[in-house]
Amino acid sequence: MTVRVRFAPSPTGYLHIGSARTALFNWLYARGQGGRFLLRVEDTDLQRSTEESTRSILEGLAWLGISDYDEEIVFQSRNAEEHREAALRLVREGKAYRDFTPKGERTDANVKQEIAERARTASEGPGTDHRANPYRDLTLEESEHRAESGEPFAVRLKVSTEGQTRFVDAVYGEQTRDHSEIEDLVLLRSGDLSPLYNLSVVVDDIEMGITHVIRGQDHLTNTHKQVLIYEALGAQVPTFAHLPLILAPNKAKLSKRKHGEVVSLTTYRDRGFIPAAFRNYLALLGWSPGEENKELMSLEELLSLFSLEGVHRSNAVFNFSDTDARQWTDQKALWMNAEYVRSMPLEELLPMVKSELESAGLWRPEYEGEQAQWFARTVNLIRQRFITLKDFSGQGRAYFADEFEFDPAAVAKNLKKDAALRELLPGLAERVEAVEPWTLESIEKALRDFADERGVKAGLLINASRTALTGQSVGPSMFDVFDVVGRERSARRLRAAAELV
RNA sequence: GGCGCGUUGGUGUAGUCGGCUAACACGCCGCCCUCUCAAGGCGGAGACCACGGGUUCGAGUCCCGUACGCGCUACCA
Repeated sequence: MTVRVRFAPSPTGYLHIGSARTALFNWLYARGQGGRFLLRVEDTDLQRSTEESTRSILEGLAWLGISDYDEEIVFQSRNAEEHREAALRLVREGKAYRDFTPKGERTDANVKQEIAERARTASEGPGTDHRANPYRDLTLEESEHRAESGEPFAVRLKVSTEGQTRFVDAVYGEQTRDHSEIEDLVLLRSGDLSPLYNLSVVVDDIEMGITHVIRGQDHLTNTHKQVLIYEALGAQVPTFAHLPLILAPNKAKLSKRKHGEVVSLTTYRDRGFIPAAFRNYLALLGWSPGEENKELMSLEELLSLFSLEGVHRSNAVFNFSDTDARQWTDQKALWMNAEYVRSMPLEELLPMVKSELESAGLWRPEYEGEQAQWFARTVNLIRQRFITLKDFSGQGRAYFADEFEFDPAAVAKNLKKDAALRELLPGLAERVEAVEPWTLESIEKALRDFADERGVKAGLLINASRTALTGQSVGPSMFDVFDVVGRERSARRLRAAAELV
């Protein structure tokens, strides 16, 4: 049997990293098993669903490298009629019933509280009887009759009084739940008979031939209800695999409202992450390859190593700080990105640097023409200590533009430190102009000779030059910097920097 | 309240059938390298494996209980 999985986001906002991980796991599983990966947009909540959100989710997935859906994207709202039919069929078969109880008022804000309240009072009594509904055993004829006369009704699944549901979760193992714990869940709302979530999901999954439902652990308990629906519909129950949740540092659920942009996938794109790096990081949140405990994995390795057995049962904490800008997101994600930046194949990095420079207005066509070699060498040189793509236009700006900022701390440390530099820098500029041939060795020799002649330490000139040429106090080996910045520009910047001493 | 799920250093994890002086990565500290900062190399601090019982010659690993956390419990998705 071919594996068929789906990622089913509701388009009510941007792509949350937790959802992104769910998508990734589905995709890895499908691709690893030679199965099909499908996408279904769960847009039944018309109030909150937006096309904008759908587009942004698709974009986010594409950025992660997931855009190869094997079939047309399914929009759940278009299947409402089918869902309704399924529920009505269950009524006819006596597996569901019409509930003529007037619809109760309920606001989103206090549901949780209300549930707890109701449960508390109920527990003081004889316990909740989930089968107490007076319409549960109405004859089909009477039910039909009342419906035809226009009386509004909801449709509820008739959950049997005894026994229990059981399924084996690929991650959490065997799950059982007494039927007495499950109420007769509503399938269709009274009034417009619009389908509810649990019904829609099941009918669509059956329709789409889904064999493995891989989703967040928040659905684990409700799965029993869905199993009941599968059984009522006479369909085969798929394999379920629930994923542990991703929590904030205080162990609360990661949410947009409380945690802001760190939870949005697009943030990582916008802040210069390498897709493969973030994908690699995400894969490790709630899953590990086991035994070998490997962390840096190519896509091929990820595909061959990924398994549902390797998924964890405990929630993972996404570790970041909202007060320390350096830790705006999980440090390991940052580290992993830096790792990719400095060690991924240069030819794959170059196009990313190009688009970063483009958006910063620093790109020049020559970088792909006569200066292609220079560009590659420069990127390769500076990437060694960069963390994100943003650094190429930030810290790396001086390599691509003549207008760049001087870091005040660097100026203080390397230029203002010694007044002699006011006169040494122009002198060094002359030597640099005279270097022949223009090689790392002769540049170094020129500088060191000059330092000897003037009786100063080479380090003084080297550090001053670094700030003069790049505006910064840190960077690659200085002779490489001279080489890459070039003879003319170097000399010009050395002279200009004398003014800052 | 009920039901479910979880609990290995700050974080992510490894730890097959019980033998661990508890391993790896990130982060942190120090040393080396050195023109700076990274990277890299070496070393260090940090976990009585939530707690309490039990089974056993022996438990992070098995069983029970407790605590804590999370989830679900809706005519939301």
